[in-house]
Amino acid sequence: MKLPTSTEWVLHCAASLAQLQPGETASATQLATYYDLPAPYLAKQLQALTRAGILAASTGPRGGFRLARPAADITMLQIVEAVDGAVAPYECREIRQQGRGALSAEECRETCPLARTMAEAHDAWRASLAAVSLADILAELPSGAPARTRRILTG
Amino acid sequence: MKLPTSTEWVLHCAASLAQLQPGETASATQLATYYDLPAPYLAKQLQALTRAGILAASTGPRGGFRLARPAADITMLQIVEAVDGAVAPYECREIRQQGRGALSAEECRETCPLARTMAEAHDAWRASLAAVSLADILAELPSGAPARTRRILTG
DNA sequence: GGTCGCCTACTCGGATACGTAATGTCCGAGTCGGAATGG
DNA sequence: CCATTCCGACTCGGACATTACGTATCCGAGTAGGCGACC
Repeated sequence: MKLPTSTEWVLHCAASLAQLQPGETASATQLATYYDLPAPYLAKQLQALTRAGILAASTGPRGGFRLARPAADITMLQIVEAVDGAVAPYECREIRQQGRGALSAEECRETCPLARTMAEAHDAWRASLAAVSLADILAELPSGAPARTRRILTG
Repeated sequence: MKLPTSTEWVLHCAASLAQLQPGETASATQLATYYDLPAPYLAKQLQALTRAGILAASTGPRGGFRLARPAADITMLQIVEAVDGAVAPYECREIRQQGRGALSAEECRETCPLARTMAEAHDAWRASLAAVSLADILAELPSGAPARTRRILTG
């Protein structure tokens, strides 16, 4: 069970974009330079966030990415699932219905306890991430951080 | 973020082994036949559980696998981490210390809020799985299940 | 008939190929800003 | 001096190699039980 490396990238990028002022944008190249990341691959991930409706993209000179809605309305879960997909890590293939000890369809009306337990754990994980928004993250940074980020990122 | 397919296999196998009586064992071949799984690969996963101290293996004729300790002392988390490894899905590589916007080591004394949030979510997931033991799973099965499992599995 | 020894068959354990998905890179389509030009 | 037109450069978007991991398989070492021979 492993999240893509790019998860950390987009989380930090989203946090940086949240520190910009309304109307300002940052290009994929600027963000890649800011964190020393491979620019083309980072752009690919930012596109995924755009498709998910988390970021908005502008083309042309002075274009780039910005948050599609207020930082308080963007949760960690939304960002993570945008890059990794929203599929549960445990996929029940109903092996209890296969082989020598196969159960009848009648006996499988109830979801098997194993799958249910795994699903509950996944729900707990999702709830924990959904409880934290980008605004909550920004609130934990030093008060001077946004100005510094804007100056270095766009400079 | 995806768990190996074999996770479902070993969970079901562990549940089946928990239904055996003390002293009884089931070989990898028997378990593979019971669930219609590729025997050699299943054996590889059962070995991982043996190394983790969850199962005990006996060689020779009439040998096989059995639980290494009572079902109440084996949690879902222990089984899952035995096959998947115990590494957290989100690995913080401290990209905030790289690139144009790198923070000084002084400013990174505190773990970054993003990594902390991801770690808390992982803790919630682990706690949810650690709260359920194999004995809890067995308690949800029909009362006649153990006898049926033993008959088909060892027969 | 009992006991000892050997042998066979079955078990797990680790080392070895294959397929798929994430990682990393590239080039093309579209668009806005700016400069040069003409009025 | 101002408006217009054209050009250029920068942006995102999707399509293409490369690498690493999970999947699947095989063969070898070790052991307990069963059979036969011997006492």
